[in-house]
Amino acid sequence: MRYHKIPDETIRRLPIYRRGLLFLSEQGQQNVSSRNLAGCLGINPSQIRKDFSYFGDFGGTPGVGYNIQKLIKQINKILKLNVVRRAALVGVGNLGLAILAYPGFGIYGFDIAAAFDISPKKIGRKMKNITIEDVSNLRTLKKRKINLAIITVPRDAAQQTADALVKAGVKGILNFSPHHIIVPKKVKVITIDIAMDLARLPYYMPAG
Amino acid sequence: MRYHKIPDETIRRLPIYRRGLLFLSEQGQQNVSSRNLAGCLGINPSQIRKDFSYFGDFGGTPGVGYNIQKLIKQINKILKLNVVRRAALVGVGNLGLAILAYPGFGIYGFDIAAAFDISPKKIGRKMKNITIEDVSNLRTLKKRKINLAIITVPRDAAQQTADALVKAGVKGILNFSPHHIIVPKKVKVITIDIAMDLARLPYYMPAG
DNA sequence: CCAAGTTTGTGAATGTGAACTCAAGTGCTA
DNA sequence: TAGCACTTGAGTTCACATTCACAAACTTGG
Repeated sequence: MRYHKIPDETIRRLPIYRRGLLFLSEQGQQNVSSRNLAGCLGINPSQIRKDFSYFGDFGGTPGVGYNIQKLIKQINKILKLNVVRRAALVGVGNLGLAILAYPGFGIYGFDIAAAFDISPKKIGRKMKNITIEDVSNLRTLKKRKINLAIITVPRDAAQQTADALVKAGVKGILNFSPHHIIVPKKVKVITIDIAMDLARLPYYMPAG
Repeated sequence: MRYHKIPDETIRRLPIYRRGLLFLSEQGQQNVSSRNLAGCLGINPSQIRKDFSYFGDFGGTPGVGYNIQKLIKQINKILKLNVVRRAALVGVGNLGLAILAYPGFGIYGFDIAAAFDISPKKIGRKMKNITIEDVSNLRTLKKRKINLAIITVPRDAAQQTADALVKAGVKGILNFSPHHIIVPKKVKVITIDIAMDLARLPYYMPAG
């Protein structure tokens, strides 16, 4: 049960495995071999077996494969997705709205429980079950047991938003603004710049 | 000028460098040292120097640093971002709308020139300068010199959308649907599942 | 012109990850 | 039970990526 020695790259793949396993589970499958899962996800079978071998005591059965439900539970446990986690969204622009509406977060056990904006036009409006609040309310997050946040504010507001979130006790930040933000070591930030990945495509494309 | 030997990991970082360099350029800076850029982006200075050393003949000046404009040009050249590239968006749901409105793509020289959907309710509607077309029009992409596409359709439609895009001559796909898609080798796909990254956060967060 | 302070560029060392291979375990069939 | 086909688990090898460390290049100030 030494999860701490699991390589970061394996951790990065766990959500991918989880997604594929849920998909196979939906289709009524009980077990899956590393080869089949590999075909499903575009990952090398050896890689998958090695990754799963980090899970510890239990494992797959030679000749049969892995039990899908067991694997999902194991992955949830490692990623600490066992409990529903409440997250706050800061910045209700186009991207923020899309994220509020995106069903994908629920699949991982996330509940976007609050939304904040700075614009008086937006404050007070209701989206689904959520009323948009003024960003000055961010400090109430601690009381409300929300320690995850998604930042979808413009670039120049990103750092100060992050500062406010840290002060409010947030421990994990998913940053969609195109700017590196600096936080204390105890806080984990993952930055995604959705346009950046597109920028890599032409490099890999044949002439044109 | 052997760009081909540039490691993939370096290529992955080039858009990050580009973003930081543009930011510094906006602020009126002419030159930047690897140390300053490192502080700006959260990357190790040695890493930056090594990456830049792949660029070839020219380079930075000891005691001064790198010329920001030159670097940006070099990166654009390597990533083939010199020309404006036309891209198509398939699936005008919440996420699709957010992407249409997102200014970040323009910064990298991308022009989202067409949008497609399957829903009769949406077809014909205008967003900015773009009229939403029926997906059956995808085959016109080749004629319209569009060889990049962004997929923002539901999971179960992802593969068939990709198939249609490949048939229409698309050479690069940015896939936002949470499903691995299979394409011929000559086509490059980059998949982003915006919820997946959030799923990694709890693992790195201190107890709670 | 010299000395002190910066900064680059790169070879060497270290760290990390991916892929290959195969012995051993399992189910299936006859 | 024996034989075959399949699959896991892990040791090994290979490849790649990151960091370190330092000589060489440049600037600045006196």
